[in-house]
Amino acid sequence: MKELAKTYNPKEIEQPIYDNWLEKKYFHAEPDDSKKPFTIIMPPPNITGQLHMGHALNNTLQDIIIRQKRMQGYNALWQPGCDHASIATEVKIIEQLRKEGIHKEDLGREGFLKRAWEWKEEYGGRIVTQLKKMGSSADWDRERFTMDQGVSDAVLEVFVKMYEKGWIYKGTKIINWCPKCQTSVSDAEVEHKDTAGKFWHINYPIKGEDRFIEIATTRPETMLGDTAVVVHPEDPRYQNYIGKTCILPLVGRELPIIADSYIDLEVGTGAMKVTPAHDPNDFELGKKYGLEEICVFTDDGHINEKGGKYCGLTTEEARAKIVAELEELGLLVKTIDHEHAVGYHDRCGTIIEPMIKEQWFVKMDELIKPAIKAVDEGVVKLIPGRMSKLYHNWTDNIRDWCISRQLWWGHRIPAYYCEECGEMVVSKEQPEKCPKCGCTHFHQDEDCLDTWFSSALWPFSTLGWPEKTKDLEYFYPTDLLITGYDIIFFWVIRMIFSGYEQMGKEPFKAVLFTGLVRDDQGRKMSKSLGNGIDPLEVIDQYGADALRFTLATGNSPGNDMRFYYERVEANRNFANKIWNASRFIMMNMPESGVQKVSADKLTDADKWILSKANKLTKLVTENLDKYEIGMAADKLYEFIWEEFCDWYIEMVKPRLYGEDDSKEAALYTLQKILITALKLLHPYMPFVTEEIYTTLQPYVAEENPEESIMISKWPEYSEEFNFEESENEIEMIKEAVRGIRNGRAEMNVPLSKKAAVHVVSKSEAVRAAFEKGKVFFATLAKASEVFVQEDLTGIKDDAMSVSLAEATCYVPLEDLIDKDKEIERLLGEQKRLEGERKRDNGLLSNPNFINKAPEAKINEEKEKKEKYTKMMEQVTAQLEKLNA
RNA sequence: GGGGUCUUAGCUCAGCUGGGAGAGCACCUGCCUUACAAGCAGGGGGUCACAGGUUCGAGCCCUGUAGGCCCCACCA
Repeated sequence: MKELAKTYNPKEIEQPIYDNWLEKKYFHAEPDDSKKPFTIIMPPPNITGQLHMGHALNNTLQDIIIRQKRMQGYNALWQPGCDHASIATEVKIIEQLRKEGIHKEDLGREGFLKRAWEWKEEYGGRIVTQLKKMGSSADWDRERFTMDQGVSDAVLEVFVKMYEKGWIYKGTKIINWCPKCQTSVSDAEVEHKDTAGKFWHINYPIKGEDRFIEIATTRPETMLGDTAVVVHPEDPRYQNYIGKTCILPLVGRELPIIADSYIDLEVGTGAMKVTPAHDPNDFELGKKYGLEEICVFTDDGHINEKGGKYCGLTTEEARAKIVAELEELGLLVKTIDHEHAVGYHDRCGTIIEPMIKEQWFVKMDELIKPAIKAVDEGVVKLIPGRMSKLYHNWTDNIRDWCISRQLWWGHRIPAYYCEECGEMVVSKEQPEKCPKCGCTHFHQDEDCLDTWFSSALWPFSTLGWPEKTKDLEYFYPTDLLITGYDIIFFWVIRMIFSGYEQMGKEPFKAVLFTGLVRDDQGRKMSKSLGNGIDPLEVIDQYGADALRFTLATGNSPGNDMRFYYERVEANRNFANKIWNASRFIMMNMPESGVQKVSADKLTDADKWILSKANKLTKLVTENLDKYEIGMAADKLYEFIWEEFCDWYIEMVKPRLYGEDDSKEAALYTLQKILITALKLLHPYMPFVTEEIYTTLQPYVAEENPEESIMISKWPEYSEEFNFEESENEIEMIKEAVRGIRNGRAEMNVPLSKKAAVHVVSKSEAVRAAFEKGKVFFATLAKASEVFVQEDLTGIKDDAMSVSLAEATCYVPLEDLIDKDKEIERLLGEQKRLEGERKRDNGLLSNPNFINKAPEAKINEEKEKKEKYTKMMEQVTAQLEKLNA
């Protein structure tokens, strides 16, 4: 028969186990009306990506839930795939080309896309291989890509549909422009950061008069595009300026001085220059007053021909030159240090330039409504709940979504322009002929779509939409999404409104947000800092199970966590603990295995641990059903290590050595608890639990016929294994053991020194309990002999004593006892008990407490008081004897 | 400017609907007890940031203060 290796070595077991799961197709799900579906859509990693701790974290959590649901009997689908990551990938390929001395334009669109697909083929699979090392049980047979045929169809379908509805439109507006990437980006992609800058106060001369109007600007170079100056209509300082004209210095253009209440009297000088082409606010003002929009920048961050003599300079050079020249002219009043928010492109860190461009937009006002309602009404539940506030913060201030990008790698916008008359036709395929002039020649729109446009459709596009597939009908809406809170705006919201718009239903019922995994100093892991920890290295060193358990515990949803190797090591030790406990159990297992024994054969210790496991099953299941992954893990850890290994296995040892009537019951209980624990733990530590399960399987096949733990049945709570009385009895004996160990340690009694223990109790039931547990009690308490008795017969006065509520344990340690020390110990105990009684007396004599607290609470306190009183009597009596 | 969040043992964090403060690591003491030294037994250590309030009862609810982190935002 197969045996477990002497030491736990994750490296040797993980790969073959995973290969076997794959081969058996355990991850694969097909619609099956006899089972309930449970679906998780995997956030598609970018094809440019390497596995990092963020992926490791959210994939671990997804795998935990999907494995548990699968074991619970759900038809569990975890739908994987990758994202083409339009801009991120394009940037990488351009970089690669640059090293070869090739420019993107040299290749042309087609050549470039060929390179991009080659890149995808080469690197796109890498992250999937890495996810598999984590143990991820996603249905890889269903792996999708955002640019494969099916998903692309979905994108075209949505675009055309929404265009026809009027919710996608082409318009000329001020948008965010990245001069480095040379594309427009959406509001969500702009990162605002407070940046140290300057406030330049400049005098604009009033036409035909010998006075100036002083404006303040943070961006003097934009003055080349100024077309007005604006002041507040009620500003007393500027009453006699309104309606006049001023001259734009350096340029000479005449600018009207207008009045608008948009102006804040407090800011700057109260007079503002208006540059409609290069500032979103100014743009609005420009529209309101019909001002000319003069764009003075080129797409790559230089001054264009409209900028006169500054043409060709970079914006920075232009700024310096303009400031210098103004100063020379005596028009620069002053320069003040000024911190203000500047927008940066989140991809490349370049300062975003607001520019007026014709772009494609999604109209948001109507689209967002059902998405707001869904979260308000809890149809889509966000975990933790505070994420709803973040969500609303965005939805309440939503603006139209700029979806066109001046990129090549992505879904090309399905708009076609007639070569003859310029008529635009939006359709999934190139039209046959122009509806206006009949011409048959078209060129397609050059832009492609924001990468998030396709991601937004992911929950249904991966299931076959727009086809009416069985998959879609069966698995949609999905059940759960697990993702980082950092993409709530980019992705989560957009999936929700897309789900309602296209499917008429929410895309998922719950979203569990993860936090960031930081380094041990709390810093974000980043390439530039070089502080990133490679999950694969951690796996190599400690195993995937240890890494998974580490990521699943020690934090709560939506909160960041720090990564410590110490924690991984501790969890590797936990796996090792289970490994060795299993080895111990198997060492004692007869070749023929064990059969279920009837309840009357079970000892109280057996019943105690069975009852504990039964309760654990209930609690863990409840936690996982609520996606409380960390809480369930803590309970498992505590149960397996302390209750099972440290207590139960130690209790049971005497019964395994030699022939004992209850040996079979012990073996049955051991394997039963082990199997239960392994199953409950399997979602967290799939590999080690599988290795142990399959090794153990021949012994236990009758009750557990499944050949793999991952397709075995999730344990369920059962009244059959609820043994309240035994639990209480064993807990009492544990308390006695703890008390004796404690006392011995304080007396510095070596373990090798055994002593008799007398258990004295007036209660027949208590005496019976100790009598039954005599053997293991003796072992655990290091007792040479155990006497259970009703009175103090045969016990010397100077024995060490341990008081329980219903019994006292006396340990005559002969010459080893230090009488003074024991007195001191008992005095301490007396003090503690006195404190307890005082507290209970206080509570119980308070009429408000008696009148207002719930009855259960009052009874609880009464019972405690009674217990402490009894203990106090014992301690006092013993002290009297010692002092005599 | 608006909003969120955090402040609990030396460190990192749990603490679910208010009912006697927990874990892991670290530290101290004693053990190579035949599953495990990646271990066993025992121990020390916290006015739960501060100040009020609600309550019979507050780490948890409310208000304010201080400090940290984060998000959003078109004040030139």
